[in-house]
Amino acid sequence: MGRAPCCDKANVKKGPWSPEEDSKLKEYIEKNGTGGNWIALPQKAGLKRCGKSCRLRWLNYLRPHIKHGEFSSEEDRIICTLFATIGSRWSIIAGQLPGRTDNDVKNYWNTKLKKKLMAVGLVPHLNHRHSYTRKPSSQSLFSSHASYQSSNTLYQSSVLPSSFANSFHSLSPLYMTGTTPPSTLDFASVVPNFSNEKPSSSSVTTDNSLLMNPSTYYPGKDNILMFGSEGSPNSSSDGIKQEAVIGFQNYFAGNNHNNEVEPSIDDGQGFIPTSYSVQGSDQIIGNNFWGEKLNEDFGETSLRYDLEDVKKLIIHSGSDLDTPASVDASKDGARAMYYF
DNA sequence: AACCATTGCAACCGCGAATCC
DNA sequence: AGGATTCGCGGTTGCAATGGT
Repeated sequence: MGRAPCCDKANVKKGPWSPEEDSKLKEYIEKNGTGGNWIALPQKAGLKRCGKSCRLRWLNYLRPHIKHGEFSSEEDRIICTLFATIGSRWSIIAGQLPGRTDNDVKNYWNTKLKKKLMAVGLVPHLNHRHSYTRKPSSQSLFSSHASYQSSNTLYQSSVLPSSFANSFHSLSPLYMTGTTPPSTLDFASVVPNFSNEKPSSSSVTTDNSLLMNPSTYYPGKDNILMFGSEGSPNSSSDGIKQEAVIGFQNYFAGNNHNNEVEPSIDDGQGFIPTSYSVQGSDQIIGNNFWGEKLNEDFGETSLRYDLEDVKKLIIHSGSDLDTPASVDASKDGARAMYYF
């Protein structure tokens, strides 16, 4: 037996909403609320519409404080970052953008943002405007270690490939206490095939494409999800909510002239200079350097979330790890890190 | 001016999850 | 407990507007 229809299809209007219908719906909801039952609402409001249609119209268009129009570069960055991290969870992404709806974000991504990123080689080109691959529902947000190889393979061809491969790779959680920042040895302990060796001077090259390939140095270490990163107001003992930082690591290569580094990043059509000052952790070898830093020029960023939100997100996504729930948020200075 | 292709976005559909009874 | 109902989400479609030839 098939599923029962949500409404009498023969007696409901479809297609664009008229201003009269809009005002009827708006007026009814403002006066009575939704009553927690969208299916019954259209009849009560005197509308010949399906309940689902009413809900959509209200949520995407009529409800107060809906923001339409151009997306800001900050919004772009948030969308890119979250899409890279969690994939096409539009409602979660829209939740980070006040006034934006999931439909809006989804449309914006599909019609504009994706093209922008394709133009700079951050997402693969797709033939049809409406084609994009849905992440299999069986795939957890934190997928298994087996995804690793594909992560690295994809990394060969662009700057943020595994991120935009629409998967969120996790290795094993590493818990650390204390205040020492994670060292490369920490990475080595959780990342298979990790290499923390500096490039030897004989391998120093002016070929940026080699330096740009992070898998040369840190295979598999693309992104980090860090709970309670150092320097963030994460101590729960002072009443401030513990935060999580989701960030992308990117690797730069460039020329070093008296520590005035001119880094560049491959946009697929050549190297574009970016503004970046050499950091203490960067390695300067001859006239070249390699380092790691969020590249805000290219949509990479860190986002701060309430720890509980991230936990919910992880758990909701069917994580195959049981550890996120056991993150010790009450422990002063406790940290948990995921590499993916 | 006419035709066709592309774009942008509102709206629809189907499914899994959540909730109700 | 479990079937029915409803909600919410993500993917897709339809269509008007716009651009190009």
